[in-house]
Amino acid sequence: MSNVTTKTNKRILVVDDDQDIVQTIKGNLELDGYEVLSAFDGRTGLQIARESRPDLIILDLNLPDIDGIKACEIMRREFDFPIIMLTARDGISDKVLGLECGADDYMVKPFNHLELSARIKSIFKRVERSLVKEQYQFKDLLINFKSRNIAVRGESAKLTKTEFELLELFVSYPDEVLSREFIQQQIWRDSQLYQTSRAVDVHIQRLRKKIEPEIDKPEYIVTVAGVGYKFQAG
Amino acid sequence: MSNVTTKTNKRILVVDDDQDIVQTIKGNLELDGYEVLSAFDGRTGLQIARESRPDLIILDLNLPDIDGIKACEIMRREFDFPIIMLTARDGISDKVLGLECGADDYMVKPFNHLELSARIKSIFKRVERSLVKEQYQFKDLLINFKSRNIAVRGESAKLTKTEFELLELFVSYPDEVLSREFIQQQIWRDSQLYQTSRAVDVHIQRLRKKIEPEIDKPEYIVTVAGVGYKFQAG
DNA sequence: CTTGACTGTTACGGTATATTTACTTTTATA
DNA sequence: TATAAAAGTAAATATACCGTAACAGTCAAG
Repeated sequence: MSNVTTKTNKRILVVDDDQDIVQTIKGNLELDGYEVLSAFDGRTGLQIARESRPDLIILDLNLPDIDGIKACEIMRREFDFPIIMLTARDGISDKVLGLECGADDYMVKPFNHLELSARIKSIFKRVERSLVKEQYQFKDLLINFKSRNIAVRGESAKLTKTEFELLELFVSYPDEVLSREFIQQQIWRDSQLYQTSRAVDVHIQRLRKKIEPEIDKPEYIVTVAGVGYKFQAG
Repeated sequence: MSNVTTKTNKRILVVDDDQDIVQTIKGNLELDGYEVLSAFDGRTGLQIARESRPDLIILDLNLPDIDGIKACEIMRREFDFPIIMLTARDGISDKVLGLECGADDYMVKPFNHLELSARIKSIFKRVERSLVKEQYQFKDLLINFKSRNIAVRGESAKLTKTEFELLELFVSYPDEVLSREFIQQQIWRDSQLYQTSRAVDVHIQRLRKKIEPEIDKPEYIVTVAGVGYKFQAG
């Protein structure tokens, strides 16, 4: 919730033809402590990207001059920074487009700033992790973020997509209690899950079966009754 | 506490079509030392929110132009500040509405200004805590709000949901006597507790068992006979 | 078409937690 | 000191919450 004035030195470029949207995003990101550049069309966006090499780009799918997908592909080829696509909620499947052009993540407009903020944070976390080392260890749990493999006490195990994303999410917030609602938002996006869905619980359960030595006495993912789950890193 | 961006005067935006109510709230809040902005319809409210980025918004559910819920959703999406909804007590379940649009809290009209004041204070406290530090220490009591862990003289203890919320509430009002009625309102909201319920006492009791070294000589949560309980921070 | 891996839903039962009850002890006040 | 009201407390009861198995749907590969 609300204004984090922590100073990070990360630079984010926002490219969207709607000036209001750019203004809003810019304002919020600055409150989050980022330095924000902006452009209202693809050409300018590319130019700024070349010049000032931001740490992340937020890119609208519909731009006046260059197609957003094209722009995304160009940037992907030319540079090496994460891209978040902005798509309008209509006809075309967002997911497909997002994946097609190689974006790291996407948001459907209109979106909640908290969610954008969380996704940016998560991307930076991922980047940071892959820079420092691709393998992380917590107690007897070894996680390789590149190969998406894990090993528990030397025994390697195979996680499904959802299980790995779940683990990744927890690792991003060590020792912090995450509510089911938050988890759902992060992993299932604007959830097409049912209101009463226990999907989170069930997947946690499946993940536990693979990483917990004693399932009825979880070491890593502990449940905090009435609140959510917590990954115990220490 | 000397942050560059720390404003001594928090800004609150009040949006309600009833000018009298706005005037009353405004007057009271100003007495509390807040800077107050106001709008009489949703459109203007949004505009002011965009322009002057208040620290909190108090928003009526029934607005002439935009539906209050819509307005709340828009603000939630676009901005990042806490929202308190104002609802009239009729048909529809307040709680549902409040949760639906993502408000942080809600008040049922007509309300007591003291209560509004308390809720505002509590929200700011929460925000502040999540910004400044996630860990608080009082004497030998260490509280971590993110992990919801506490430690008493190094010994970590596990609190249930209600126990933790209770402690959180007390910490928000250090050295201040809180009546049972107030506590009940804050934690049980529109309490479905019995009239004669001793739930507060019982939970205090259990919390004490976990944090007080000597239970019959409480150091932290002391009872003020005939009035309520007090958290001794010093 | 079948198979198997993966996902999300549902239902049920156990358990942790919440709330009430009933009783005892303390406190305020005369 | 007597007395009523308020608070402490253990135990009983109620409830919410979570773990879990089983099922059905989807999808890709054979």
